[in-house]
Amino acid sequence: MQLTKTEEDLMNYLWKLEKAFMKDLLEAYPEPKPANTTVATLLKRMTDKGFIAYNLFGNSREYYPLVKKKDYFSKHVNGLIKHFFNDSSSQFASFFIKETNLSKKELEELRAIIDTEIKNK
Amino acid sequence: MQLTKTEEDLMNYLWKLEKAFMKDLLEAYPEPKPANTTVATLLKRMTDKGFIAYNLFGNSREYYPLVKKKDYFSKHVNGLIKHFFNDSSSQFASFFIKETNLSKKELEELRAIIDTEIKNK
DNA sequence: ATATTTGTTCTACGTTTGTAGAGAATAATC
DNA sequence: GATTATTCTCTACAAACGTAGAACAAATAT
Repeated sequence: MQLTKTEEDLMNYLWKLEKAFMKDLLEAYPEPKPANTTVATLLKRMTDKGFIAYNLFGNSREYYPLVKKKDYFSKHVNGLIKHFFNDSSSQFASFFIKETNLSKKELEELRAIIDTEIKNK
Repeated sequence: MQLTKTEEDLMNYLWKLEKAFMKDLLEAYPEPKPANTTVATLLKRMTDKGFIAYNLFGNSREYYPLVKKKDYFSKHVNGLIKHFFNDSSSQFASFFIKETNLSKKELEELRAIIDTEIKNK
């Protein structure tokens, strides 16, 4: 199952905080903050979907992510690639490099990274 | 406004065909094909959302995309980047290079592309 | 001990999405 | 001219989403 956009937002706060009580998450939101029951609902749904879990402290819960941001994100990008580029990562990568306006400096950094990767193969 | 996943699928067929009657789109689907009314509904919604338009031929319509795949996709990736990488394309790019398992050959091709890009700056 | 804060579950309601039937109009074919 | 193919609109309906009130419970502060 998938997180919705709204749930993803919340997940992002949780990833940032690593673990958090509802209060902390509410605080993380910019104004206008959603009702606390809204966040509670989202947390419940996300728990049901298996993306987060919690430890009980008294009667309230300290939530934490069950999925690493990295992994979640990878799956996302893969889906995108599958969808738009016939499942070819390199096709996507070259598209991305050409279309995104990276600066010269950024491109050079990227090349350095690629060189390292090539060496590791 | 945004296309949903199902609408995106249909959009992909349309991008591939460049222009098409409903019949052609239906044919593009793999088995089990959706009911034609389903596709009709999607086409209507996509028209309302402003992603496609059509030319009338008799009483039926030849649909065509109003958005280029490239542009649509770019917006998508940008959204993703904004969402997950604090709006930093290069941060995303390096993440992607490291996480995706590109072959040596693919990496080398990519480096060539980057070199070209750097020269053009 | 009372009031306040924090958090939980249940319920709810309008909107969007996925899917498609019914009915009607036009076009093509026999 | 009657039959068939095409497809458009209207209507529908269940599931998922976004949002939040009501009611209640435990913890904390005064």
